Amino acid sequence: MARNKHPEETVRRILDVASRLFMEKGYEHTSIQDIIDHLGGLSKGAIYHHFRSKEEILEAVTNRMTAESNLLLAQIRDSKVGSGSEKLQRIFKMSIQRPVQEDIFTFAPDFRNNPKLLSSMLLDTVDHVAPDYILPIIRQGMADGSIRTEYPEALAELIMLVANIWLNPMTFNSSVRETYQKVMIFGQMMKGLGLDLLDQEMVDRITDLTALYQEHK
Amino acid sequence: MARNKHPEETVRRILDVASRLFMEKGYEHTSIQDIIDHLGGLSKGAIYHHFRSKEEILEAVTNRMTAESNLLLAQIRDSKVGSGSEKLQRIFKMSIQRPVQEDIFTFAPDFRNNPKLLSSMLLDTVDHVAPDYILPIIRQGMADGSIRTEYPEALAELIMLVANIWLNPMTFNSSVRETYQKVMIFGQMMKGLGLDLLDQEMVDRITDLTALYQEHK
DNA sequence: AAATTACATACCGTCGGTTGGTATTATATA
DNA sequence: TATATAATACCAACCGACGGTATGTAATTT
Repeated sequence: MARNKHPEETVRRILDVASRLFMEKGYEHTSIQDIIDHLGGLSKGAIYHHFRSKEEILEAVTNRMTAESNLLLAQIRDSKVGSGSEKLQRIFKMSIQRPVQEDIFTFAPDFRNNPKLLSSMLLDTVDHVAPDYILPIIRQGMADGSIRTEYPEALAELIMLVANIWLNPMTFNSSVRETYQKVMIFGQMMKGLGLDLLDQEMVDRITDLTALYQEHK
Repeated sequence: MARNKHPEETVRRILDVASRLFMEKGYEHTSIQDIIDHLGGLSKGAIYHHFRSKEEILEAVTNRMTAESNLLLAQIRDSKVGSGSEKLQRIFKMSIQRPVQEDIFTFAPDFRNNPKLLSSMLLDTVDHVAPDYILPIIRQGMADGSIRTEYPEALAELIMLVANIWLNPMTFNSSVRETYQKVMIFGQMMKGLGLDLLDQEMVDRITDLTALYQEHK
């Protein structure tokens, strides 16, 4: 195959294929050869020219997955309008409304067979999402009086773990009924922590999303 | 090496070595050859005589790790004395007090480098611990009036995920201060869900445990 | 004595990754 | 603008280590 004048196109193709396969078959059950076979004529040398290792491919895949979400998170965090607790609510609304979710759902991954992907999302939530995006908002809420807590770091972590991992229907492949229950319990939990975030619109939306996910399986 | 008249001894030795290596180096970075090398004279054929695959070894390792804990959980669940919420409190006291915890801590694993182990503990919590041990207790609590909820399944899952995974200092390698924060937030969360489980004794104990874990690192 | 068990040894295909090369493109220079 | 040079994008052949298997054998059980 002739060399490509636009190598970023090749990188994109590799990541497209890798994403799909990692989701479908799991990271550990996807070989480099699998990726090559689905790329149509590209060689192993080409892949290792663009990526240092299989792990680096996974990193790029997850980075691309979370990049858009992180952009929106940063926007809300840095916005000048709204109290801390209002911003938190905006985040949850966004996370279940933005269309990219539906794209991801068409992959219909299942983290039960994907320990590596599960753990990398978990660690990303704990290491970056919570401290970089949620914590500043909680601190802002403490300053403006809309959030009251003595332990903002732990609160940020707990909220995002529950919302990003436990509530995510992909993670544990929950049914509509199970996800509905989870959302309601999440709402109660947040209320118990002094944050009244959930409204009916959000509950409905999550139920819809879960049904969509089930269809695509 | 001559064949052993007591093969269960060999199985135990394999599991001992595998446990240690899986904890120390991670499942994926431990090869069968590694296990053989640390067994002193045993061959690959021997291992594959007792286990069908590397995965099956991991399964046996985690089963052995959780077996003792599950026994105690079943005891509390089936006990005739105490309300549902009292039993829940007993479970948390137990989980941070029983000596086996300290044994595990001397291994000082780090789930950050062990996605497979992390995910298998996570799934075990969701698939077995929550539905088989916690849910019956919550149902009992609903019957005796000590627990009020509309979504017992989701509540059981959330409680155990937070307590077993998030609070576990191994999982995210938390410092004493971080763990303390987490315990306090956990207590608030439970209170918010209508369950007043935490007392000062438990907070102190967890702080001690975390310090112990840090020393052994 | 026959069958089963508990191993050892040698081997297999596949894996992630490397090496050395080549054609193409971008860049520097005159 | 033409040309030399350097950098890039890729290919093909190869490597050691991996998880797992086939076959054999001596000890034990039945």
